[in-house]
Amino acid sequence: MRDPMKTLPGYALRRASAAMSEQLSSRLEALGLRTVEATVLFVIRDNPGATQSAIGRLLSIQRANMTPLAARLEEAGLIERRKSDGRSLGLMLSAHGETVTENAWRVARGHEADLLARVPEAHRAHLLPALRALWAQDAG
Amino acid sequence: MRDPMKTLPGYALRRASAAMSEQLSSRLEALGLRTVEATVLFVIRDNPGATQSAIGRLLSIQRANMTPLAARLEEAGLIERRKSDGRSLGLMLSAHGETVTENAWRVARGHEADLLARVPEAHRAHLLPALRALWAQDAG
DNA sequence: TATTGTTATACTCTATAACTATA
DNA sequence: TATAGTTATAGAGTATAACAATA
Repeated sequence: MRDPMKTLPGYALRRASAAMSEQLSSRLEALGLRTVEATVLFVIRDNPGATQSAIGRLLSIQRANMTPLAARLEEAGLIERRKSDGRSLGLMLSAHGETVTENAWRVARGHEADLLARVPEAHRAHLLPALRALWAQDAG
Repeated sequence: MRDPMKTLPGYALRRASAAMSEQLSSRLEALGLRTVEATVLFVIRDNPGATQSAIGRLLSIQRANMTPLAARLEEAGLIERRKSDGRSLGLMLSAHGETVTENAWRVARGHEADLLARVPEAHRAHLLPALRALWAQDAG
């Protein structure tokens, strides 16, 4: 069977992303986390007190979607939300959240290592800069 | 604000894929096609008479999801479905479908060209082989 | 028994619009 | 006026389970 998609980088991008996302999310499942939740935890860890909006902007998550996400992390006892402003909510990790985040980070690093290991060495160093070039600016 | 995701290829992969997918789908919207529908048309064009299942397997689309997808393409007058087997349905492009597929292919090629143009030349040739290595085998 | 197509269903992810309260 | 958070909702995209018909 002929495969017309074989030579299209855009299609390969979509398939590679789906395959790797699925791998990561299945590994994070053991920690009771979804991928987006883990990335939010990582950002909070590096920016304690950052507001929901600021975190959402960094990760391109809509304000409206940050609300249930942060609420779920709070219910799970992973983060605390404190009024920083009257209208803003600053997020920070709880003690338990720090532990879980540490574990999630280990999972994520392992995932990244496995991902890179799959890429032939000749191409490996080119992957990140190539990918970053694709979403750095507006897509037009 | 510190960005812990900056150096993670897996995250860059997800973001790049989302950005590029959105660009392509917004361009295909003018033809009344979604991205998945366009890829199915491309496969049918290269493999006239291929069954729904075979096409789904090539593109990793579940049988259950091929049904409404193919039905919609037929309703739009883009493809015809003929019994090839008693239980199998062979798909082929209609005359109108060939025209639309040709236009969609032009859109897709333009998208791919723009995508590659965004990647610095030093990395460009490495992108496709690196991506293909990521979904060629099972993700484990 | 295995496969094809189908139906029904559900879950994730993301997007939009409208509201409130604060700045 | 603009921003933060919230609520409700909708649309893709994809996944599973069960069924009838056929190989």
